[in-house]
Amino acid sequence: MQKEIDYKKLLNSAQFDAVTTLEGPVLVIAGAGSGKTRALVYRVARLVESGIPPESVLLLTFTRKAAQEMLERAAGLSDARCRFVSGGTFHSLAHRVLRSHAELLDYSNSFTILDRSDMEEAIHSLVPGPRLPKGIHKFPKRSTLADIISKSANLERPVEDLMEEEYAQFIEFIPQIKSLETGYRNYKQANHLMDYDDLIINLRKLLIDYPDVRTQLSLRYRYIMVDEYQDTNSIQSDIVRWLAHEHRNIMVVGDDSQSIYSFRGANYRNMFEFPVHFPETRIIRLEENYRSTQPILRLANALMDKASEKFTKCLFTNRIGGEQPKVMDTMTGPGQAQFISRYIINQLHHGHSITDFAVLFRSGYHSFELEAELNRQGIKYTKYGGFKFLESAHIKDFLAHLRVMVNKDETVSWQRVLGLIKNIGPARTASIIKWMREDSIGPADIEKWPGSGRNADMLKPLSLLFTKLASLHGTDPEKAVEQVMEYYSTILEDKFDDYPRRKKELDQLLPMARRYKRLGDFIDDLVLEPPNSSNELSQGDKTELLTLSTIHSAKGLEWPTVFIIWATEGRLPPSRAYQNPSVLEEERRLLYVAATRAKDHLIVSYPGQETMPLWQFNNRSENGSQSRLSSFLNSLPEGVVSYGSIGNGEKRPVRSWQREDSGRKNTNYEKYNASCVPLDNTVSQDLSTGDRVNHPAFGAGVVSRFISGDKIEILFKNAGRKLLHLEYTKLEKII
DNA sequence: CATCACGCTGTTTTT
DNA sequence: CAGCGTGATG
Repeated sequence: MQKEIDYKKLLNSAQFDAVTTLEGPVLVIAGAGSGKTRALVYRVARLVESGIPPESVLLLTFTRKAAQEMLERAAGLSDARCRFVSGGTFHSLAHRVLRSHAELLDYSNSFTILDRSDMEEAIHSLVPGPRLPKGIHKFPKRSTLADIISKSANLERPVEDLMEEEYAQFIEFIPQIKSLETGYRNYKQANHLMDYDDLIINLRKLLIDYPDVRTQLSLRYRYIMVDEYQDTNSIQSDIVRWLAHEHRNIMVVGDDSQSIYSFRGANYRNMFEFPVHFPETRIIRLEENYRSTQPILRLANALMDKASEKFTKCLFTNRIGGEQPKVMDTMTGPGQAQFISRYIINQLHHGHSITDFAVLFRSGYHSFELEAELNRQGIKYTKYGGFKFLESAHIKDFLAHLRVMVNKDETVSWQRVLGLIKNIGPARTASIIKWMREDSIGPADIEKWPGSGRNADMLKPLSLLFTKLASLHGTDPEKAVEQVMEYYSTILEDKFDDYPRRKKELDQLLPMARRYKRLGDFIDDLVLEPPNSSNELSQGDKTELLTLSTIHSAKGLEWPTVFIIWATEGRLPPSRAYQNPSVLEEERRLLYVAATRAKDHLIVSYPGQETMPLWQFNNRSENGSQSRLSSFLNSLPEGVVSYGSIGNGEKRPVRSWQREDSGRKNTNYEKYNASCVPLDNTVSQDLSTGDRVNHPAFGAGVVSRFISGDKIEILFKNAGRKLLHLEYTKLEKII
């Protein structure tokens, strides 16, 4: 099985150094497309080949999938035993360790992991009842609260400092939020819950406070590699230091210019600090780029040239020629969608394949218009990012049932499970949970619950639930999923009108569950490695749409042609305004990452006339929006990019329609949501934002915005919500 | 007590 | 669009 590898021949000299320096601390600064993954894969192979037991090698990556793929490659390359190398994320490592040592930290070893939405729910439930004095300002909502608390934990900064800087809107609530933070912490401890942040923090605590755990781990993992080091936060970098404390065989690989996770506390300065902590560090630079043409690299270099802090490196390639990157002003949002899809169609006629293209954008909803246009043109695409599988209500519901089976003290999930039953709301849920706690009676005794206003109508489903759960105690994951499905599908059908779609998604859980022996493991993995939204399963000949943050975890890493949608947006909160230098730095790095994914063609497209969706416009002052792009473009030397624009006189941006017609609030326009598509529906063919339409019953309306790939929102005068599901095929476009 | 209809507000990214 | 609060209804 073992094969001889000629490392010298297969690697360039910098890569060779990285692969063959096995002992001591190594920092690899790997520019975009410089064969970083290749270096890691070969190094794993080399380590195993040189006789080091695979179990004592640890490869920490950004996603577990990434680790598995690398190990698989290494295994194919040389020694099949590479598969036994330990690989995963910081979170999965922390999880593994904490499952056997959590008791040291006054946690049960069978603690429950809270995903982001659980965290929000828990925090929300701790907010004191009456919503605080009805002042002018509103108390932050649960997602913001979670943001603040999580960020404070990740950055290890007191809530008040953080809020003064980044959440200035809410400074008046600092005392309440501080006590909420403490309350949340106590709640987690009391109920044996850990959120994502706790996993990391508690692992560090173990490493620092318990020398025997530290030595044990250090002895176990004698050779450690960390990928995407620029995306670690300072707690994770502490972990790296302590893990390597005994043997100092640690290689970190990253690119400070490619840090895209600062919003969750990632600190690319870890790259600079590594040599400080390990003075004997060997620094290796990978600067030869094997991906892009020279003009694209020139843009990338020029972009980073202006960055305030960086490891100086300069990407170069031996490829000659290539087109200059193009910055395309498409005037309007619809224009942008049309431009991109026409470009693709045009190229398809010239022998390109549909998989040659990728469109990168900043956030989920930027792609909506494009998705609609691609659908109309029959161009197949896969979208990564945006809504998460785990976040959708039906998945959360389902998971909650599984969770209470594993841990019957799990209040958050109980609330969810019980609340799903008819006529059981917050009050009775709380009462039942209290009753279960205090009387510690077997769940089959639900009949004895002394709830107020209880009657057969609620007792019947309750006892059904409890007998089902009791009968499933200790069964295997497959059976559990099957049975919960049987119970939950009635509720599902009742609760959602798009029942079939959600059922189909739930059905995916069954094959997943089969791979596990213990239900708890299945749940942990779902939380630690949430599957992407459903279309991940359907790959094939498709153009890819990606949010930038999914780049590391999405399948493709490079494409012949890359479009970047760099949309303008509405006004940002003060802390996020583009005048803020750190925000600009963040944007700069994002643009760099996006640009360097392109092999041959790079087109940055933006709607120059800033098309804000109507709903956004209505809430904003006139001068709400700023171009994210202009500050970068202005700073580039001559000739690095070329400019183009399309004129599109006919389609007017939403904005001017607003001005002429009503001039301000749209309160006399009611919302009307319609399912757009099917594609052969001629009426929907060429609608775009700003178009006026006519409906026989409701009169004039205007296309407000795209909701998702197949829905548009139309604003009508005098049409109430009840009309939501009305036929809209009678819509006529008014030219 | 639970539920529903309504109106208002605010939106980036994810392990 | 979701998420939130409010007030009426059963």
